Amino acid sequence: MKTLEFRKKILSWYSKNRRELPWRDNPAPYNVWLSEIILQQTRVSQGIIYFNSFIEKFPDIKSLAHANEQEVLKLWQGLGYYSRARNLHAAAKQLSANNYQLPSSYKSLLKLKGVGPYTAAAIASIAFKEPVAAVDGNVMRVISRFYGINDPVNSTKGKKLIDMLSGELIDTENPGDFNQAMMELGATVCTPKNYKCPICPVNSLCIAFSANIVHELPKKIKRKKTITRYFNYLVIDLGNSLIMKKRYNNDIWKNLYDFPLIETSAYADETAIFNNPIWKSWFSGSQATILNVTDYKKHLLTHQVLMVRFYHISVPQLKNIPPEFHKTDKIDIFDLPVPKIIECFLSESFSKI
DNA sequence: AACTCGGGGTT
DNA sequence: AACCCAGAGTT
Repeated sequence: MKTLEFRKKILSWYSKNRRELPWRDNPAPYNVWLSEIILQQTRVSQGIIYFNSFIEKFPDIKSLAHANEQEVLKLWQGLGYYSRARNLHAAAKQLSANNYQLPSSYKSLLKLKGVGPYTAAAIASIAFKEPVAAVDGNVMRVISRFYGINDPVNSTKGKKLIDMLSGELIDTENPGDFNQAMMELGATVCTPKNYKCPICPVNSLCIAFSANIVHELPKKIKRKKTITRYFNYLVIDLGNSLIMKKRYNNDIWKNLYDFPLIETSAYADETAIFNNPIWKSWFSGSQATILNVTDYKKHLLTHQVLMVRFYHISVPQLKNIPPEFHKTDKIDIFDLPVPKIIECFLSESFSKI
């Protein structure tokens, strides 16, 4: 049977080619969970240092649950998709009702915030040996090529088909290693480009390889183009402090901090900003001095292009600071979780001590 | 079913 | 510039 041969070959390949990774030293449930959240839409190479710093600061679920969200976001800073950090923290609090232990079944893991079908399957199989397929982007590509699937892997039909096929393939004796083997194969051999079919352990069984259509698979539905937003930040410098603001809307960077913002839908020159009502509400009647205005810098997100510019303004004093803004001592600004581009600006403009 | 949520690496 | 990454949540 083709299935048995596939399992044997891929598990054998994995035993010889598995990468040494921090969370593989000790696949305790917490370690597996944390690593899987960090690795969502994130490369292993990028996630490793975040995993290590989280394990150091929050060695168990209880310590994570007792942290402030702001501490968790600060440790997550720079990794992106910050809802992962908020949900990780919320899930740790959820688990206080379970003696700070992760549940062991796929079905119960799904109830945790931030844990969807992939992550629940990964934890259940790796930490608890439940035979459920963990289908991530790597696995979708491997299965799509192996079976020559033409349906887009990000369509409902394609996903259902791949779920079914990977569910048939999974090794029920060692589901954790099988799932990791599939992902490892996709990450290191069956890659999007520069795939290494000649060294693939299952190339003799692969439909795409035999039909010479590896380069055509997997098929995907393209996403729509990104929009461009113009962020004109007001870095209001009171000498020993800056004005900062916690982002609270359902927008990018929720619960991270930035500066008072004049957002425009198109390029805005300095005159336009000086005449903006937001600018006037901050500075009319005060002795504002413009220290520096940066050029617009392009900051790329998945669905947005941000053009970001910083107006560094010195003001001796301000009255009537609206309550949503925080006067933050300069010695404390590096304790706040901030988006990458804000961190870059702060590092360039202010010393860390 | 489509859209939104970051940042970084590769091609 | 386009695509991808050990995807999940919302609309």
